[in-house]
Amino acid sequence: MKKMTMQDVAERAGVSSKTVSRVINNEPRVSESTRKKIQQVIDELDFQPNKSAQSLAADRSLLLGLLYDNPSSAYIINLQAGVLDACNEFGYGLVIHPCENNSPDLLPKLRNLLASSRMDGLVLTPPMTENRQLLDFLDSSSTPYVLITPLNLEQSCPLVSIDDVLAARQSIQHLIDFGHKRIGLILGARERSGTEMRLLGYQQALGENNIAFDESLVVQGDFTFESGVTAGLQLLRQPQPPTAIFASNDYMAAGVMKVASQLRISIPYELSVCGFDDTPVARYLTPTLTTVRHPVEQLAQHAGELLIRKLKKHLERFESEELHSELIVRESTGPVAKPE
Amino acid sequence: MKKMTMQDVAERAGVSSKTVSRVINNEPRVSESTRKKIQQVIDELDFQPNKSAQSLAADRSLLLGLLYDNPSSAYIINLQAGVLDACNEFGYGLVIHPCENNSPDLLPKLRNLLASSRMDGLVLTPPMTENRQLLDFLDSSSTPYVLITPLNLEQSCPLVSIDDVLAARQSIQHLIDFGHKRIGLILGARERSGTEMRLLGYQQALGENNIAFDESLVVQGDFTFESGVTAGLQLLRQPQPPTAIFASNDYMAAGVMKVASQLRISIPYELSVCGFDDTPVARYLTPTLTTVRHPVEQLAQHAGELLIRKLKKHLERFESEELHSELIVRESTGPVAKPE
DNA sequence: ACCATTAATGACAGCGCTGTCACTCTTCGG
DNA sequence: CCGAAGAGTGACAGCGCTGTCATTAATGGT
Repeated sequence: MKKMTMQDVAERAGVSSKTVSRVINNEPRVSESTRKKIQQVIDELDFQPNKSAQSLAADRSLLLGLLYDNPSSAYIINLQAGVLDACNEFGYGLVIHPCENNSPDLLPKLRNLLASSRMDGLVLTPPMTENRQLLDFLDSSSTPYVLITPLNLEQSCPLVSIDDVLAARQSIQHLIDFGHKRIGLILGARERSGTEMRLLGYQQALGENNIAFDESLVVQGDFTFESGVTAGLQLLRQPQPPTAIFASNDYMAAGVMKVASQLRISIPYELSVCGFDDTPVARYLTPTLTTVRHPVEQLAQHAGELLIRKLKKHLERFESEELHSELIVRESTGPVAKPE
Repeated sequence: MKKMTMQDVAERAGVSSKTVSRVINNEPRVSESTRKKIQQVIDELDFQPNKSAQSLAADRSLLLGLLYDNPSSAYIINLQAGVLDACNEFGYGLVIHPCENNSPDLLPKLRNLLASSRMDGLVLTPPMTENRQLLDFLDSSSTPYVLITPLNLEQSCPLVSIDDVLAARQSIQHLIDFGHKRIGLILGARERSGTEMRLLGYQQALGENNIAFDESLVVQGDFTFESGVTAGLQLLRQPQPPTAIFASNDYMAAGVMKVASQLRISIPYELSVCGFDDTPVARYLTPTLTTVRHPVEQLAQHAGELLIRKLKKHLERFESEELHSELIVRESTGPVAKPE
């Protein structure tokens, strides 16, 4: 476990340390033969370059930062796993940074973090992706970043995204296929792009099936379980309650299920419920929850790779990617009990 | 945002860069007056030392590693938050490392990680804390570490822990207080120290209340929802089923609730269910789940601090700490319906 | 055959900090 | 009043790498 330097490798390979450095960094201008020989010595000795020295000399930290402010721990874990994959692949480290998007000292803290950790680039997730102030700050300090977001806007930076509109539309279609016509929609927090996109998907699905849009079936939530309870009550106590409810995330769907249980409304026989995100809860609820699964880990991995490519300048213009979600049908959705 | 060096600070303070370094590192041998002056300049310029340079020069990475292999994302998030707190306080960075305790290449991978990231110390969580091979490897490579664990054994290294025996005993007592006498116990995975400790707590509580231990009420699980379903079935289909069930974690408790729902056993009227860990699911289930909350974040923070103190040699012998859990009573537990 | 160009490599300085050691200036016991 | 001990500080080298530039060898056009 004694330490080893490039010098050691160089001597054993009969070259200069600079050439070893070239091989390590995949630089051009090294003949195939020397490259091979050096690589062999590296493997033999199991040599790992000293990151601190690399960082210091090259003035780059080899560190990515991951910023998030999200209550769903499962989501974050997937996120981290994805970005970590990308990092490991390219020899980068990952600095995780939970933050509070609305906190007034988000910027100062971030500034501090950047100054001390000197991250080469950042991966941002909602709702930070919509924080203009933050983005402006990053731009002005010319810190590269990529966004992971459902936002479908024209962006001036690389991003990876999923098509939230489509995902919502498919879920609603699934409910319609079961014969539902009065479908409740519980929106997520205002000001979050995902929210309006789900509304859009909802409207599209209705339109495609010639079902009239009824404003009273759309209620506001804020992504919390409690808001799901409130919204569920509001929907189910209407004179003509919906026979199905689509909630913009699983926690709110769980809230609806709670309300249904209290009102002795049986799921899925009297009410179908559909969630969004496929958090672990979805499998633990009774009945199990039909929901939409996002390829979060993949998304995050792509984001990491995109960012690293950007850092290495291997990136033409603003590349972006879009992955697709999948409807996971479980027990909480079914045909309408009595046709109207 | 231009870069700044200790030299800059030194010049402005009229001292040498070495003295600035002394202040930054809280070294002794600096007069109060110069220390104050330098600190003032540091604050003024908002100077942050270059971590890479520090690492390189002092031959320490200023990085802690966090190793975990746990299915509960909420647990991990708390863990990370706690260790991050400690890290931020002392200017350390955190490298997270999800791993698979049973994977054959855990050690090679870790070896690699250590070689490349050069972490100064590690925080280990179950089940890694019980992986002899891994601990031996760390010892042999003299990598400092601390354990976060329910293990109550004599250890030869610093650890922070919670009293699992006590936590289990209190939960069972809570059930007994409601008049329950036949209490089912679903164990966690074998070979996990927490498992036997919960069994111990169970037995203690029974003993204290002069309730005979009935082996048929104890079944094996493995911490998954599915194992909770299986175990629940096993318990509830007995000729004389328990009136209360204590599951060694929330997921298995959720499994029991699922089974109860299928068997049309109403909770808590016909069956009380108690979980362990207070994961978010506990609040989303219907009825909400009585469970035990652990101070995971605090635990992790203490662990981080302990480790950093150890690294700074500010640690006498093997310090350890024990924090306590809290029973969160919700809807899933209640009095026995009909006294026997 | 000759110079211009490009490919392949190495010498060397220096990134920003810390460890070592040397130096000065007090302080204090005898 | 002297020497020893200790407190406070700075000079300087060097951590292990990479950027720059010089150097040499190979290639090709005329």
